[in-house]
Amino acid sequence: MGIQQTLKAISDPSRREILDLLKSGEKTAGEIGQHFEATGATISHHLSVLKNAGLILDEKKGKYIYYELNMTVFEEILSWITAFTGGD
Amino acid sequence: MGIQQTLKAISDPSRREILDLLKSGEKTAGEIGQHFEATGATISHHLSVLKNAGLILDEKKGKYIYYELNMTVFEEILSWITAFTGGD
DNA sequence: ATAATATTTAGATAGATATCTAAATGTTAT
DNA sequence: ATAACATTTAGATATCTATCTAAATATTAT
Repeated sequence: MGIQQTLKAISDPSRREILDLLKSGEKTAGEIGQHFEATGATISHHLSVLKNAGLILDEKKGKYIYYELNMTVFEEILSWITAFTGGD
Repeated sequence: MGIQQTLKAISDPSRREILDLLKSGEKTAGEIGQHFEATGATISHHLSVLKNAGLILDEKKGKYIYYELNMTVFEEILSWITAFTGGD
């Protein structure tokens, strides 16, 4: 993980859209894919990048894999930025 | 500008290092370049990306061009993140 | 067991980008 | 006006990455 991986991950618009989708709660890879025109393989790749960056967590439930936001890593970005803004 | 350009800009480690350098105050392109092994052309490219993203401002003073942080754009990133974290 | 479904992995390709060298632009000093 | 200095721009190249198709893995249902 680390800030580099995190910022690379959120620098792609499709991945940010995935994160936005997950705001409303956990979703399967398939449900996420339905919101895009890209193939399942492409979505899977993006999910993998987000997961390696620690931005999302996955949980296997039978046939499905559920993805959800991992808030803790957002804190890391937050602290990188507040180092500039001073937190106000 | 826009969040896309901003996040792309800060996803490169050299550019983040430039931003870190500018925390301590405005610096010329040459002064910034001295902190890196890269050529002046490369630094100039990074400065251009940061400038187009609105993260830095430039001011020409005679022979030199001074660069400084533009705090206002950091606020935009901040608000993107707090949309997830809820601001606490 | 076999078929159907969900998701990932492998391998290929096209487009993006970080970097370089060389040349161009603009400013100051001689 | 010419030389020296500061920075950018142009063009080339190598690496990175988003995307695709096809194949593999894993689970559930028949």
